[in-house]
Amino acid sequence: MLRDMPELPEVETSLRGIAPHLANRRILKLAARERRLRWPVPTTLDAAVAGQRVTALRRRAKYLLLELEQGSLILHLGMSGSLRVLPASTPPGPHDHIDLVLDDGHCLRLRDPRRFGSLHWAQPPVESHPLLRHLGPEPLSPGFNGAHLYRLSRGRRASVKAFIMDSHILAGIGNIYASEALHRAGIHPHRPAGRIALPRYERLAAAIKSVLSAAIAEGGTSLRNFVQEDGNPGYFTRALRVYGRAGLPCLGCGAPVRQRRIGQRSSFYCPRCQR
DNA sequence: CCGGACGCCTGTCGGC
DNA sequence: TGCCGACAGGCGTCCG
Repeated sequence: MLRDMPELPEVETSLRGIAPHLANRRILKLAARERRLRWPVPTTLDAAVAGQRVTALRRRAKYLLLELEQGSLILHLGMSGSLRVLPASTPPGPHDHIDLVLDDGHCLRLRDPRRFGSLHWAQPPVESHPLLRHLGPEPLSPGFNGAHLYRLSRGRRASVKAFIMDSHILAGIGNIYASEALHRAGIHPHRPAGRIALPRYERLAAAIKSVLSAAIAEGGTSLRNFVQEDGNPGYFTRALRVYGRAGLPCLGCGAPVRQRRIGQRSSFYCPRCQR
């Protein structure tokens, strides 16, 4: 199950995996076998991208940005999306919904069984697109720190876990890494965000950065899977300390890890280490 | 503005 | 063994 969830590190790994194969390539055409993703992929998108050269690839939150000469493709992998670079003649398998056919005989192929992913066309500047405009800072950017979380959390009664998963506050923190970062920082996920002092937010910001960085570093070992036909592109075993470990001993103190729902999401935490 | 609930979708898993 | 309901999740949207 976990392998099906692209969080920020998986998106970053996907970016690094496909980037060498797409940089400076020209998109001959878009071939869609299924347009019903999170939002319908508009047919007008096909003509918008055809013939354009890929000038850059970037990530913003969990969005992959393929910058072309006249605009950008915004791609979200949703909960089950994955990308591979294959010979364009490779027969598509189940759930292989979209191909970007390149000018070197290959294609970028999107597989997404649950179809929670999405694909959008954006006129420049891509940062002004409605999906990106209101996003908070990148967690791995130098501009993100504990003071940012502290300042925005004053007066907020929502749980700190919901707070750090709010993309307006901080971009790209999903359910898994929210639990992991809070455990490393020793903060109880249910604690109201407005009732946490600055030093603890500094610990939390550092934990967010370190857990994401470690996961990205681990993802580097799987980069070659992006060009393997039967590979499992970009996904890798995570070193998780609490997520999915309900009832198992906390790796810090041995107390049983607890699972509760916050909002509609499963949360995992150690009731002894996290206050 | 804020916080919480909802719904999209399908593979997997537990229970009977 | 087979079936079927519950569950998982990102995130835009809606509602109070």
